[in-house]
Amino acid sequence: MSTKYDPCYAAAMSGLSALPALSSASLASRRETVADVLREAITVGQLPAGQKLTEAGVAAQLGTSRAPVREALRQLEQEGLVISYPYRGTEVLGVSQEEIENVLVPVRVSLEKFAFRKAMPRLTDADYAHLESLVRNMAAAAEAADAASLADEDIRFHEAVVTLSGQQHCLQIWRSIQPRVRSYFRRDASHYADATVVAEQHRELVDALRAGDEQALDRAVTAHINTHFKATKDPAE
Amino acid sequence: MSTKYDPCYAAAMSGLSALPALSSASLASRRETVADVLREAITVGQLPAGQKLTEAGVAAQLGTSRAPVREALRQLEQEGLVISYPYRGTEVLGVSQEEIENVLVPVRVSLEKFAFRKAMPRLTDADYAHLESLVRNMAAAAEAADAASLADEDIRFHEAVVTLSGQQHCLQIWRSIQPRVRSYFRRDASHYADATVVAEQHRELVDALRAGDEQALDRAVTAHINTHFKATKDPAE
DNA sequence: CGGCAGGCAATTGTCGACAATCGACCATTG
DNA sequence: CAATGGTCGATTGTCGACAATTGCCTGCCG
Repeated sequence: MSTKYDPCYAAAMSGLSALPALSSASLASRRETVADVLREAITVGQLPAGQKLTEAGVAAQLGTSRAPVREALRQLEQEGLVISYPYRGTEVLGVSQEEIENVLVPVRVSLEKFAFRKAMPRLTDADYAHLESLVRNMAAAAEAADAASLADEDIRFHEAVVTLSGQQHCLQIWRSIQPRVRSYFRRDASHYADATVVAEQHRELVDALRAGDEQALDRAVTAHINTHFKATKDPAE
Repeated sequence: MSTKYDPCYAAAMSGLSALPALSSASLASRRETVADVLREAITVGQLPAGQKLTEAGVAAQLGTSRAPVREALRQLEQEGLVISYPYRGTEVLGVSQEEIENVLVPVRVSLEKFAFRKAMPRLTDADYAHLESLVRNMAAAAEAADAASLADEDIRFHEAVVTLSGQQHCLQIWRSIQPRVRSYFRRDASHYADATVVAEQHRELVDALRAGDEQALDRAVTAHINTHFKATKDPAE
C-alpha cells in the first residue's frame, strides 16, 4: 500500500502532513493523544470539513497502530466532529452557525445553569483561586491578542466549574459538546472588537458565585453564554 | 484464567449470566450488538449500579473477542452509563433523580424545541403516518399495561422527530443522552396512574406539528417533556 | 449501446497475543 | 511491631494479521 499511488491517501497527507509525530507526548494513553491531535487539527481548520480520513492513513501519519486511532475516531464521532461510514471511511464534519445558535447555546445554558448552582456551595478557597487564575490568563491572552489561548482558557473556565459541580452526568454531557463549543469559540474569538470583555465577564461570574444568590447566578450565566455568542450575531430572543 | 477461581469474575457472572449469547443477531456489527445487550441489561437493572465489568469477562460471556467489547464499553461510557478506570476496570453508573430533573430534562427541552421546529416543515405524509403508528403502538402498550414497550415507543417517537429534523448535531446530542432518558422512562413508566395519557400527549404533539404554529409547538413540546416527568415529582418551576 | 454479473482494490471489523500499568499482598528490615 | 520495598495477579493498552464488506471497474451479454 505504501508504494502504490493512492489519491485518497495523498489527500489525507495534505491535511495531516504538519501533524506532530505523537512520539513526544507519551504521558497519556495513545488513544487520548491521537484524539487530542485530531481534535486540535479539526478545530483549527487544518482538517477541513469534508476531509476524508482512514484509520490506516492516520495511524501511519502518527506512527502508531490502528487500534488507538480507531478508538480516537470513535470518540470524535461521539463528539460530533467526524462521521464514519462502515467499511468506507471517516469524514470530518462542520458545525453550522444555525446549529450553534439553536442547539449548542441553549443546551449550554441548561447545563451550566445547573452546574454553576451545584458548584457554588462546594467551592473552596483553592477553587476560587484556580478560577481567578484562569481569568487572569484570559486577560493576558486578550492583552497579547492571542485569540486561540483566549478561547482555550474560556473553555477551561467553564469545564472547571462543571467539574467542580460534582455532577457526573453534567460533566459527561459537557464533554460531549465541549469540542464543538471550543470550535465556535475559536472561530468567533477573532471577531471580538474588544477581547478584554471576555475576562471581565468571567470575573463577574466568579463574583456571582461568591455572592451566593442562586437566581442572580442563573441570570449571570444565561446572559454570559448568550452575550458571548452575540458578538457575531444577534440572537433570536 | 478460566480454570482458576476468581471472585471478581464470579461477580460479573452473576450479573451477566442471563445475557443472550449474541450469536443470534449477527445482522449489525458486533460492537453495536454488544453495546445494545449491555445497554439493555443496564437499563432494566439486570446490571445494577456499581457492578464491575471487565472486557475479558464480558467478551467471554458474549462469546466474542475483547475488541468489540472494548469499543462498546467506550460508547457506553460516552453515553454516561458506565465509567472506566484505566487498567482497573469498568463500573456501571446510576442516574440520580436530581440530575434527571435538573440536567436531562432541561437539556431535552432545549434540544427538542429546536428539533420539532426544524422537523415541522420537512415532514411528509409518510413521516406523519410513521409517527402516528408509533402513537398507536403506545396506546396498545398502555392497553396491555406493558410499561417497557410504552417507554420504548416513547423513545422511538422522540428519536424519530429528532432524526427527521435533519440536524446532525441535534441527533448526535440526542443519542448521547437517549440511553439515560430511556433509563428514567423505564423507571417512571411503572408509576403512571393512567398510562393512556402518554399516547394522548404524543397525539397532541403530532397535531401541533400539523398545525404549523411554531410558538404553539414550542409550548407543547416544553409542556410535554416536563409533564411526562411531573408524573413522579413536581418540577421546580 | 446499455445493463448486469463478477472480480478487485480499499477499508473497516474482528481476533489472539504481547506489553504496560495498577493495586494488593508479603517479605524484609530498622 | 511498623514502615518499606519488591513481587505478583489482574486488567487494560497496543499491536500485527486476517476476515468481511463495500463500491467500483471491467468485461460480457442482450
